[in-house]
Amino acid sequence: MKSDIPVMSLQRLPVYLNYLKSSGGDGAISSGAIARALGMGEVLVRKDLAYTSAQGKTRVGYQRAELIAALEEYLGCNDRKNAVIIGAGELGNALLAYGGFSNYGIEIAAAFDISPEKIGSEICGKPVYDIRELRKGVEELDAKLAVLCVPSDVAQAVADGLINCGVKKILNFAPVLLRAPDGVTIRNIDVAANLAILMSM
Amino acid sequence: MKSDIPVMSLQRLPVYLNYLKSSGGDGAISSGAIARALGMGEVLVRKDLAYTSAQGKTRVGYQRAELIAALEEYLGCNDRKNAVIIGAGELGNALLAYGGFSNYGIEIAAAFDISPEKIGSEICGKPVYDIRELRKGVEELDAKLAVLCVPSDVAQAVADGLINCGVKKILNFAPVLLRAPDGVTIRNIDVAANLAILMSM
DNA sequence: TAAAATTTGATACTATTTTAACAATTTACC
DNA sequence: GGTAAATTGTTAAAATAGTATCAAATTTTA
Repeated sequence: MKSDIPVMSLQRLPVYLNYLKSSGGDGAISSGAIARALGMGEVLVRKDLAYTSAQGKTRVGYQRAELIAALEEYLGCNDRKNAVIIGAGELGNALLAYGGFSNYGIEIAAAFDISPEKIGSEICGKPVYDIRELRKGVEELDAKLAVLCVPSDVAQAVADGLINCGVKKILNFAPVLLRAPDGVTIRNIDVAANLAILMSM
Repeated sequence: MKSDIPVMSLQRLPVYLNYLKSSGGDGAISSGAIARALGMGEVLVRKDLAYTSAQGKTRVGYQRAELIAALEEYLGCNDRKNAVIIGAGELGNALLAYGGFSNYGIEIAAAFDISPEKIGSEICGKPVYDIRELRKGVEELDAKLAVLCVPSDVAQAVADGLINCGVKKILNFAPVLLRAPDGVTIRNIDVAANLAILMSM
């Protein structure tokens, strides 16, 4: 989408946003102050922020409210979009229970599962649908995002199904590398690998 | 620990390991084959693998079994170490239920929580202890890793407690930037931010 | 009013990461 | 046995990411 920004910079934007929202205060804040608080270089902060519509004022800094608005606009927090959770296991449940997605304009609209006991139920107020009705659900909800919380051995098949239904962006928690055609973006979170990496650092 | 390897390379090692373990087959595999399967450059694969003790043979490639062993050794999969989950909420439960940590030699030994209903119970066979007895638990278990699954507003305080108990490596799921002294490594996973980033890609 | 201090944004520079090129070596094949 | 093909590991180049420098601008202070 915003293909001109380096991924590294894009990944830092939510960090700035979190910091600004949590640190509170009003008025202006300088790139130097942000950099110090986050333990990074101030030029890097300015460069990252320059990708958004944020504009700093010489000798003053950035207006906090404007900066937050610029970051939220860049990250699409104002455009409401639906996401679906695939796999209503423990992890799926945790994500259905988590309220933090709305900060980014993301609404977890429903979950899909294959288990008869779960299909038709509600988890945290979100309906659980039959995965065999994925197409119908995705189309009705106009889901742009899917979060894959299924076991590794079916992850590729389920991903294929999602892609077949027109989903272009998939966040995958299964520790397998998913193949996808051009135009489909897959992002992986491997929690166990993250722990192992942390241990090796 | 292995401070000579670029973080980017370190992060790819589990990807290679996953691929090798899941793709099966025996005999040898070349860096080119790995690169093609994973959609990356073959020289990068060789360089990454060179950080481990793996050695390829000219005109043959790497012995799969040896390569897996080298990756596992580098990632410390053979050294058993205990990890603790802090916060037995939905996410904590999901991690307690997940069996994939053992692939990296990591044993989720216990959870800690503040809720009286949870304290003393077992989740997936793992005990839930009182967070006020964190020190005792961490010392008895010799926990080297902690996974922080607590709400954002208490994350820093809980992290401070962990650090105070001697924990040096923390995987943090709360969307806040934790401050920690030198010698303590913190790694963050912000699921909502990941979805937002994915949406902006 | 003028000077000093501070902060942005741009440019230049440095470091890191990735890719390309290639010599060395080993296997397969004739 | 000799030649061709394939693959590693190394060295060089390119691309990317991050840092330092600095002019311009604006606010504060004298």
